[in-house]
Amino acid sequence: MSLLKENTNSQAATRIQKKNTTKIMNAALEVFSRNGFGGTTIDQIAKEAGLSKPNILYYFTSKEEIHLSLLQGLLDKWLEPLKKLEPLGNPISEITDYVQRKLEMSQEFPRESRLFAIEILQGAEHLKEFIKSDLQPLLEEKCGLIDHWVEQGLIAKVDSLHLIFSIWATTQHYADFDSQIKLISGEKYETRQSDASIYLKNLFSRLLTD
Amino acid sequence: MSLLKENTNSQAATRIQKKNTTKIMNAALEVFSRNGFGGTTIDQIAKEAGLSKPNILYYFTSKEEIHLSLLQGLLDKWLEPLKKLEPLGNPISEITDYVQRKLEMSQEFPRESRLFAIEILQGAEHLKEFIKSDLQPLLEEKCGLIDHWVEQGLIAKVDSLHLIFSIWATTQHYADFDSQIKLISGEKYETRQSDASIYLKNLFSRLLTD
DNA sequence: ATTTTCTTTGACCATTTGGTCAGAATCAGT
DNA sequence: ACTGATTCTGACCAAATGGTCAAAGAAAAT
Repeated sequence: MSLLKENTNSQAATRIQKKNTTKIMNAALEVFSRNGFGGTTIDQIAKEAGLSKPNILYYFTSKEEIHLSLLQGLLDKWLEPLKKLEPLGNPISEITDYVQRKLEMSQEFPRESRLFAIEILQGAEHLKEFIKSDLQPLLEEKCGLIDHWVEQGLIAKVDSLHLIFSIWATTQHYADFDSQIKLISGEKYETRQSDASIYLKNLFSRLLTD
Repeated sequence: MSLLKENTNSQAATRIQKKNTTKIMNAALEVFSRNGFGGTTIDQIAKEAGLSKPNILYYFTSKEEIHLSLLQGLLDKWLEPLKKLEPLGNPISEITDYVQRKLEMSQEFPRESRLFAIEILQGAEHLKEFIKSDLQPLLEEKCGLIDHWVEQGLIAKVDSLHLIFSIWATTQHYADFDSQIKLISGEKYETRQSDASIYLKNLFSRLLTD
């Protein structure tokens, strides 16, 4: 019986369930990341997924559930790059490597990046819990690490929180403002994207080197 | 007759028209900047403005018209800071002053900032024309100026386009990701905001100083 | 005070939207 | 081939939404 779904949330039992929930999540990511929750209709998701609306609602009980399920599946992935920032190794390359990872992530997963951006723009209603319980503590830890590096004179004096904000801002920019960058860079778009990595490495190296 | 409206678009004729269109634009800014076009209903605008839905539609013929009118009114303002970047004076302080102006703008007009951000996130459909006809040429000019400074050895070697992208990204971040910053900084929120200015000035000074 | 113009609204309409449901179609195991 | 479980869909529903309109209420002009 289909009660199985309720238990093993998103862990599809049958072959066909697995295939379709994947389809739906994919479509939902595409649509939610462009239009936000309120701006998205189930029909749009259905069309994108190539399924009928009732069929979508066979796998998920409501629009809200799709949305929630989608966010939940991404939270861990989103923290990964920061988690890898560690006390060992050269502090400056630890940080520039983090920049690198973040940039790669937003270039490789622009839809995911936009989804988070749009959620936060809209007031972070659905992410409040996650931010407070997961992001906030992790951030505190890593800021402590950076502060430590500053105290030891291993990197130039910086406000660690603002450093991280600026890393988020610059790296995400390439995914979130993609359409603007495309319009502006025109032909040179591809080249531009790969220059970003060099530019940002330079930007943060100079900031941190005394 | 109310045909006057059609002619003098947004230039309200009577006292009462002026008052109400202002109310509506204000409310629309609030709502659109959070929810985007598709996520916003006329009723939400009406409620925010303290007017009835039909009354809103007495002043504007459709939701689309409100949205368009709103964007149009903001375009010029949005280019202002970049326009003031000029060949005279110390290049480094020209650029850091630009950062300053952009930051002030996004802190003073967070809703406007979010409105642009959300438009671009959603594909910039309504801004394509503006970007190509106004932003793009202005940007080309100012990038030329920065390149010139680089050639003359007045500032360190940088990719001018990426420099501007990173200025946009970092300054807008404070408005666009406001809710996240609030959640993370907690009590220290106000202090944090004023630290931003110092941090960013440092960031870009170091980048540009050889 | 009266007329004319401008403003506001309740009632209404067509379409869209989130969601349900009975039954048809398909699948998996036997 | 048969049977029970799973998957899918057309038809449907109630609420929300963009928008209209006739007529009531205020302002301004006379």
